[in-house]
Amino acid sequence: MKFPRLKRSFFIRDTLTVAKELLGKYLVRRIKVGKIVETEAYIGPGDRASHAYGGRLTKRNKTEYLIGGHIYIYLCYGMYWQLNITTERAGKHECVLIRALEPLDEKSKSKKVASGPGKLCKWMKLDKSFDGEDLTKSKRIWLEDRGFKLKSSQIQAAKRIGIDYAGSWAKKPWRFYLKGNPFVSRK
DNA sequence: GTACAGATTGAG
DNA sequence: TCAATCTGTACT
Repeated sequence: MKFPRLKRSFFIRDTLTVAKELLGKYLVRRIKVGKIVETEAYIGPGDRASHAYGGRLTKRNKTEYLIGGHIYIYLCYGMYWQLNITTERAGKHECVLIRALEPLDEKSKSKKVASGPGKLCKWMKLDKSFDGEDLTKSKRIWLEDRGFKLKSSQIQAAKRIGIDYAGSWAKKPWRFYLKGNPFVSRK
C-alpha cells in the first residue's frame, strides 16, 4: 500500500474534530477511490437527529456503538444506503456521516457519481454487508491519507441536511465541506 | 397487527 | 413537487 491508512487513533477523538479532518482524506474501495469533500457529525445520545438519541439501541443502529473506525451503514427511505464512520470509544455511539466524494477519474467526475450520501454508496457498491466493517483492518475498504493539506480556511461549516424534525439540533453547524468544491451534495 | 415517518434522489 | 420502498416505533 502506497499511502498510509488512517489508524484507530484518528477515529477515537472528538466527533467534530474527526468530521472536519476527514475532509480531504480518501475513501478507498478496492479499485474505486474518492476524496471526502463533505461530512456531518452525529453526536448521541443528546443529539435529537442521531439514531442513538436518548440512548436508543436497535438492531439497525447497534454498530454505531462500536469503537471509532468502524462502519455504520443503514437503509434510508427504503432505497438509499447512508455511510457512517464511528468515532470515540465503544459505547459512545457517535459517528460521522460521509455525504460526498470527489472521484479521481474524469469520467466519474463529470457524472458527479458520489455527490450525495445515497449516490456515494451506490457508486461504491456499499450495502448491509459492510455494516460493522473495521476500516483499520478491512481488505475491502479503508481510508488513506494521501498528503492533502487541509487548511482551516477551506473548511465550511453549515447546518445539517434533512433533519428539520430535530428542532434546535437541526441548526447545529455540524456539516462540514470543502469550500468551493463542486462535488458537495445539492441544496 | 396496522399506521406512519425518515440523515434521499431523480424525474416531472 | 412527488413517489419509490423498507425499517423502527408507536399505537390498537
